[in-house]
Amino acid sequence: MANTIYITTAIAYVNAPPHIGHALEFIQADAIARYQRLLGRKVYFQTGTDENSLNTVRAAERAGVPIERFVEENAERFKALKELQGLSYDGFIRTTESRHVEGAQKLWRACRSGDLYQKVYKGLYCVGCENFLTDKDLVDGRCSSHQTIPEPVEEQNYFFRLSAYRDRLHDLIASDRLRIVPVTRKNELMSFIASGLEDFSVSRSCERARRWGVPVPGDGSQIMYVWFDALSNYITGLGYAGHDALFDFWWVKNSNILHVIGKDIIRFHALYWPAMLLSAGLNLPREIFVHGFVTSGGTKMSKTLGNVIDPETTIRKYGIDPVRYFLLREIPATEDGDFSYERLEKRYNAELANSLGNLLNRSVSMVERYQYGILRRALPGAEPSLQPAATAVVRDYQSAMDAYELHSATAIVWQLINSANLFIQENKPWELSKNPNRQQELEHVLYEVCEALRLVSVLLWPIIPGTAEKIWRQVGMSEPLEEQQLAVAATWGLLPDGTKVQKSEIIFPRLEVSKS
RNA sequence: GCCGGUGUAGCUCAGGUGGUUAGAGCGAAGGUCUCAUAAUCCUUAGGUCCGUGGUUCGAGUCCACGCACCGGCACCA
Repeated sequence: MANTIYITTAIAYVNAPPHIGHALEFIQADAIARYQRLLGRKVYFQTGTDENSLNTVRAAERAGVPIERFVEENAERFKALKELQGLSYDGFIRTTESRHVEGAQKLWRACRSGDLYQKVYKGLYCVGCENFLTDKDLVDGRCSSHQTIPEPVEEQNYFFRLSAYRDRLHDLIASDRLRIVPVTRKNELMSFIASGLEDFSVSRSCERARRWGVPVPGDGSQIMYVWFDALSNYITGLGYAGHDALFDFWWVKNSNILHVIGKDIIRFHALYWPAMLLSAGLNLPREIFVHGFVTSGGTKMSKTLGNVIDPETTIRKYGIDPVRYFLLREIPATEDGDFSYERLEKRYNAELANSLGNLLNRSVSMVERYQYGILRRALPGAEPSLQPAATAVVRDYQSAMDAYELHSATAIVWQLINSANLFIQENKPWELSKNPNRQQELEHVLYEVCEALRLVSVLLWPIIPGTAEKIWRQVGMSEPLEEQQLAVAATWGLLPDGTKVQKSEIIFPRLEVSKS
């Protein structure tokens, strides 16, 4: 398998503040990126903001703020998530940056002659919506949101000849050369392609776009359709405009490109985008990972229902790692999942505080109490051992992670944590400590447990990096955790003989469960 | 309407190619230990495996029909 991987999230719309759904995508992509680094691969992880949409212009107007300042402030809010959510992205692209605008225009010009053509678009235009309406927007011939009768309007736009790429897109996806995860999404795409592909419009009149967006090269009357512009972020962020070394390395010469997206924008990524790249003669992505949505209290989040989960306040209340853990563990990676504080608190207490936190605390405490904090490694192969459990867990963890089954991979780590708790219970170090003749047995038992914790911290680094680091330090490791490679770090018995554990604060204090 | 998926213990879900008493985790109840964050560990749940009919010596596991819920069916981030 290739030793490099370029991972992207969808760029976020800046007309509203970040919600927990953004957090899910960022955190999933981040976990994947960190896992790839753990495997020893070179990773470039990019995210960014989509600022050129008409909806953003309207949101700015509603807020009574100049559009430039509006997008600036919102982009900053998304950038700030890097610290707040513990993200490890390498690049951030804003679609209002000149490197993006120039890149999008370059891509437009690079498209095969004839693939972009002008056509008159006729539609029903709603003045209130400032947009063309489709059948489902209409109720008895009136706009469903304004109750007005839309007027027929004609506008000359550019279209992209998607229809010409039908066979190639079909083969690409059917053969998994462009792999769609999960396979149910692939199947949906296949049946969609089978029903026929129509050309799609890729520009708007300047009036309709409010002159906000990327100008169409060579035609002052048109602004690019936001999707044409937005999709190009994956290459403009690498410096496509100037054919930078970054672009050459991560796009042109890299065969391992992964887009992490939500299920609502599959078509753009799996059909429009590859077709645009084919037209421009550029390399294609390798995989598209499609995640589900976060619901709240069992239903879709909405302001009117008042069930919107704000990631910032949630993270401030519980900490980033409990939130990361919950999103990755509770929500099946490719399906919808429900967010509730009650379930978060349950998992926190049961799995983070009781199982993991207490395991670390009891283990390190015993090493301090019984052996002055010093770990003693017995002869290799000494029994009993946690090694068989650890080996199985590493194997299962890897196969789950490789399949992007983040929730399973996370659950699998807890198998080792539970094994370690049971191991302590069965071997009773507190009894061994009372018998000087059993000193070696005691040393061995505590070594096994701490070694399991070392391994747990490595496996948890992609999931809850801050916590992983704390465990790593407490069992006495001093080298940088983020530089570990799984193939080596998974070897049993790497905690050196004579290691001094570093007992520190409780990593997950129990929560007083709020009754609801 | 068409296409696809799902429906298993209170909750969340596992259950290759059909085979003795249907599993896990959580929650709940009881118990144990004492290193530890009243944590750990052990025992306990008797659930029409959505329904009906069928194939079979035998079906949660295959087939048909039905019911319920979910997703897809283009310019919508």
